[in-house]
Amino acid sequence: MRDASVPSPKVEDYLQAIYSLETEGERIISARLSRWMRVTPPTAWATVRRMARDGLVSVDVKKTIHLTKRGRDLAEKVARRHRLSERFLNDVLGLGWAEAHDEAHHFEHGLTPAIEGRIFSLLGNPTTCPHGSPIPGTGAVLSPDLVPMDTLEAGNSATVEFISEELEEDLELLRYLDRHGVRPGQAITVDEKVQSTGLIAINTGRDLVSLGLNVAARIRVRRDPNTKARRSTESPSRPAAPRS
Amino acid sequence: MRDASVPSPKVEDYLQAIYSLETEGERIISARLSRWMRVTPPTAWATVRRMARDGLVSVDVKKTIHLTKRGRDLAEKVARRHRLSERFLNDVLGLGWAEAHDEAHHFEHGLTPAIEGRIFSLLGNPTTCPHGSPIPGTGAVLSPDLVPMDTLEAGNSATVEFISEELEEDLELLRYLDRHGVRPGQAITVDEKVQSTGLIAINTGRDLVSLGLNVAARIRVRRDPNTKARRSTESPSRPAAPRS
DNA sequence: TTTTAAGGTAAGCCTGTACTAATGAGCCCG
DNA sequence: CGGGCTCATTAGTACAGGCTTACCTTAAAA
Repeated sequence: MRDASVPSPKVEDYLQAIYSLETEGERIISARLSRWMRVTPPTAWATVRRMARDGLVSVDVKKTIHLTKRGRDLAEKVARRHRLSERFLNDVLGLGWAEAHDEAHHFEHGLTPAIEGRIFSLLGNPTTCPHGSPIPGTGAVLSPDLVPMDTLEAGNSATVEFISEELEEDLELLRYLDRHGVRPGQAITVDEKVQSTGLIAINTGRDLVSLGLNVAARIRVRRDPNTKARRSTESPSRPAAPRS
Repeated sequence: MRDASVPSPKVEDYLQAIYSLETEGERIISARLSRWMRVTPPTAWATVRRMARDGLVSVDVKKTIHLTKRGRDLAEKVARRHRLSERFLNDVLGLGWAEAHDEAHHFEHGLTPAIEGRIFSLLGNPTTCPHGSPIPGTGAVLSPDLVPMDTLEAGNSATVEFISEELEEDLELLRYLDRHGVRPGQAITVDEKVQSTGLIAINTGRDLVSLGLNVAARIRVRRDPNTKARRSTESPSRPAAPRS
């Protein structure tokens, strides 16, 4: 008989993906997970069904996947290990900001509670991962003041605070962002935004970077205080950006 | 099609067990592995067959399992990760000397080549694990000058250099050794050795410790220079001591 | 010598995690 | 309204890695 209280590594990966999407306010469907996990739709669907059977998620009539309480509790533990791993690989081992995510995917599965606790202390009880995601268990949460970068207009200034974990799956993209200084803490100014071409050009003060609006939608920034918040155009629930 | 050049975690565990047993000079049969891995004999047998199919081991007519060149190369990589993990957990995270082995069993599976390399540098290119086993790839080998502790006589002085990986499987024993300071680098003097009771009492200068001779046989020491090496009684190939 | 213990191995079954191929459902766009 | 798209879902397959049951051989012990 399977022991559903200790999810398999694969199920942990799914929990992590679902948790990330959920905290970013995205609608979670199995097709999305299949792309995230780089498996075919039937594979993702079968795994979701097993997870539902084991009481980790529920699937509503609209096919949206929701974490149960138990699923969320487990997901938080997994996310904590992952983000702590990224911090460790970045801060202590000096791994590249972009590479840390991929490496952490492997590394996190080697952490036992004892090791996790020691690393947490060694790092001085950090509250976020290098990409800005809060580490569960520290009380930190993603600030609701942050807005998606694609809601900025030309001339707006802001500070990058958070890069979606979905983008982290794309190593090339992360390297691109890293190379051009688009990372948490970086002050930026929007150079231009062109809806027709789906591009936004931002200035990091050292570099001019072009990003697709669908990518910018998954990067959150804190508006510069002297940039007026134009609430009228900030729709609180935009449709999900199309994936490239 | 499976990629046999990257063994699964299970196969890595088997390789490690085989490698350890081989180093201990033990005959390796599938029943032994089934006990080591805590699985039923048919399960171990099936795994050994897959490993033979993938060219990692060969099974001779007497059912003895041997590592192939490829199997040994892989096993050395696994052992390297394991011993490096023990060093890291002990030196950097401050995990107990005794606990490091068990925790490393999990931790090692999270190491990628990149992480392994960084940890190796971080530790200052160590050549042995905390229990004295050489780390493959560093050129270090177990010194042939070392002798099993049970070959010492009352009054002899020596320095502990190596504790067998076979003993590491016994957490309670490791804790006992740790508590009484029996670890690599520790200078000891034999207080008395009683063949009839199978016990040896050693003095660590701070503590008086009693050990079974079968345990002492798996601890290697470097004789104190001013202790004459009594070659006549040192049989180069003693029979394996019975397990307790 | 006979019995018993240890070991090897076949047969059959299960779950988890993957795949392909195919089908149906729902929606947007022209 | 009808194509074409995304998505869900079924069916069928494969392999890793577990299990039990059962049978046979060999070696040791009585």
